[in-house]
Amino acid sequence: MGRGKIVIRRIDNSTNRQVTFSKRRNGLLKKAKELAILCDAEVGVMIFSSTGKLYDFASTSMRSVIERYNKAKEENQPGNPTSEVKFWQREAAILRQQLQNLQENHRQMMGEELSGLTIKDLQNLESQLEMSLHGVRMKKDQILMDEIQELTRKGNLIHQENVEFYKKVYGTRDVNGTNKELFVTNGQSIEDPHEPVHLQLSQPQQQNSETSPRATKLGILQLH
Amino acid sequence: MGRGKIVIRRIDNSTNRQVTFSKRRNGLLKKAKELAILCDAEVGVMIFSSTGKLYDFASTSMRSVIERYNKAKEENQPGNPTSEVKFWQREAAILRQQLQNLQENHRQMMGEELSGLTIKDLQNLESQLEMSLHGVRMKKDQILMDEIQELTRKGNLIHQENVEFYKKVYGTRDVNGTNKELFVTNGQSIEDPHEPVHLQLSQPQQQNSETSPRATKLGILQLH
DNA sequence: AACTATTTATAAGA
DNA sequence: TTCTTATAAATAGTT
Repeated sequence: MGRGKIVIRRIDNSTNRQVTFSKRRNGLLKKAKELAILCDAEVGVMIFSSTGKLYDFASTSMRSVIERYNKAKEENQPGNPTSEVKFWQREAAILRQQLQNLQENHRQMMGEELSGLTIKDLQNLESQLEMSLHGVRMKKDQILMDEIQELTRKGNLIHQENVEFYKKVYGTRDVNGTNKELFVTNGQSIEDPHEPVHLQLSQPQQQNSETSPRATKLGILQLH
Repeated sequence: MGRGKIVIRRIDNSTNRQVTFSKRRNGLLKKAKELAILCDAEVGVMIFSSTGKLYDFASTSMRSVIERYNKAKEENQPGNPTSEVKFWQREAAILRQQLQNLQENHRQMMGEELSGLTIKDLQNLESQLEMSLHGVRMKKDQILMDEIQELTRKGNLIHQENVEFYKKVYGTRDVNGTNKELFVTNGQSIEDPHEPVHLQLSQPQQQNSETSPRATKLGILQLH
């Protein structure tokens, strides 16, 4: 359709190629439009010139066309953005639900929002809190007792050293006798270096030591 | 370009429309091919017939064309699937982090996984649990006391009715005297019908009523 | 950008 | 559907 017939191969002349591109591009887009209107079809055309410029037409919207194309191809090709979006949307919904459940439960464990609960719920919650409290106190006491034990061990060690020093300074005479005041070490008065100190907390789970009403440390939650 | 000129509007005749679609579709695809070859362009065409069937052409591959299109659009338009995927991935990561924080905290409040905590942490946790427990017991007692009050109210009401019946049966003589045993109503012995019963729990927040060690009801969490 | 000779696409008919 | 063909439309080469 022109002054002369042409063969379909890359046009060598750059200017010529540019001009032909311009003409035929418009022709293609026009025909795409016409097809969509005449035949009630959904059409999408994307054209990149050799210089990288984009020209496009979509009878509805390119997003719609591409989505329909991906759905039609159905091949869950890795990199099908639509199915990926769906996947992540589902993932977010699941996580949001889990978070909500856990938050509600957490608030109840903090003693908040107890309105919807029955007596039975509250009883369960109460015994759970009692158990938790018991566990926390046990753990705390464990740590304290471990510390005491460690300090006692060190104290005994230091005391033992002092005994050695004492022996070196005064010889071996009368260790447990006259100079008892020297054995006050590390703040503890130790009667017999060979019998380590043993401490025991009386009913540690019943103690009521600290009541600072601050909340426990919690990771930053930005909820929305 | 045919036996007669046509206007570009939807072809009403279904058969005609189908035929025209077939012809023009082939024409469009052919021209797309020619444009790509002649002008060294990257071209993609997607056509959906009114019956939903897909016809397409891509000079390289449709995937490549679509990706290049999305990249070229770059404008973060809502509907750019790539950026959408990114958005939802970020969203899921945030939610996962929140969930993890809350879960860790929840486990600690359940008295589990206390290993990483310092004495200070444990003290805070302990006082928090004490406060929660206090709140839960208050709420529980509130409900129980409300119930008792309601029952008392009803009891008084029924007793009052009995007084009326008594009057109707025996007249108005000697109400507080001889027939006192008749005033045992609803399991309660009431001395004076004009002075309603009042009950009060002694130090309800200190009581230690139930200790069923079951966990509180919690929404189902499917973590993965 | 126009122009226009010619090719190509396709509407209508078979 | 497919083929035919008259004619509209597109466009290659020119100005």
